[in-house]
Amino acid sequence: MAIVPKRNQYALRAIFELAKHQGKGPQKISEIARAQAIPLRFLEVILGQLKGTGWVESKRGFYGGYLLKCSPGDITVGDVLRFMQGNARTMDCVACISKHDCPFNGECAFASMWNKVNEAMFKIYDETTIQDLIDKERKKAGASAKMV
Amino acid sequence: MAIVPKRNQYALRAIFELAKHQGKGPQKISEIARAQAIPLRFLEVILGQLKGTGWVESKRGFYGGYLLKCSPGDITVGDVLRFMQGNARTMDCVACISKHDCPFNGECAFASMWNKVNEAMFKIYDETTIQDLIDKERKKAGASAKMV
DNA sequence: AGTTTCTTGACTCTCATAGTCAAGAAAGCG
DNA sequence: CGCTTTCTTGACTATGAGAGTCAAGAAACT
Repeated sequence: MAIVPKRNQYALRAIFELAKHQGKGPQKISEIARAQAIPLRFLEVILGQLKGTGWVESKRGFYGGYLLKCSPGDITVGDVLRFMQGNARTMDCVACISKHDCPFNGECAFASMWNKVNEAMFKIYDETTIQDLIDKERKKAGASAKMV
Repeated sequence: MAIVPKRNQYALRAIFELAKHQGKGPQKISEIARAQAIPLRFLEVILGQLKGTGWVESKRGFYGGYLLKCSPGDITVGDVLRFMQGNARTMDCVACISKHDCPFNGECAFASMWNKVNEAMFKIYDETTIQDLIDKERKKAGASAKMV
């Protein structure tokens, strides 16, 4: 249960990767795909969607690729997931379990619990910026560097 | 995202319904299905699985049906969801996003966030007993009764 | 002109979830 | 006992979303 679709995970990873590369010019799709273990063709689709957010910019040609336009501290995981969600064909996640999924139209005994769960999840998502994730990775890398 | 499968929702509703009926003898599958808007044939399957938990008992024959064997205060939503999860063929929810789903084997920057989310969800699930849900419904029913 | 890259959108594949069905066994009733 | 009602079992089908693929074309740079 509570599965985050791969597409959404990939979107997060792609932005994460772009964030780490920020300041070094455009990064090719193929590079991102390799670094984050994302199927290339699938990533093309996802990055195309992400352009709609304005967080991301593309450049064609030899030195082309993708760029992150804004600061990693300004994008939260929640932002990305919400966008990807709105982008999916099924809008059945208004309240984790949607009202139109509930035969009692949200009036059932479970509704408030599902809402609480959804809120708890997004509290975490909204508290976590892409920058936080980078910091976390740096710390881990530092820890294992000690052992070398 | 973060969708709880119908099967799991149905299992919760079925137990909830049995809990409300406790003390009034066995309750027929067809009754439960009607009361909770669950497809009859599908509910048969789910109740069959739930028998494996010991929370639920069945009686055949004319006055047959299903019974809740234990107190609604002793079963949490978390218990039910965990059972239904283990029952599914795909065990890809060890940490919301499973390690074997993560190309970095759980060592990626996202791992701790997924874990936090999973914990936050189950904190709520584990805090909520079936009895709590009944109480919640009673309160709601009381509130609307005032208007009549 | 010629690479190299992104762009677009349609296309296929796969599989979990959802839901169905039918024949049979237990339990009680008359 | 014979009849009805109910659960029981397990195999079966359907559907849709998610995952992934592909190819022809357009921009950008050398």
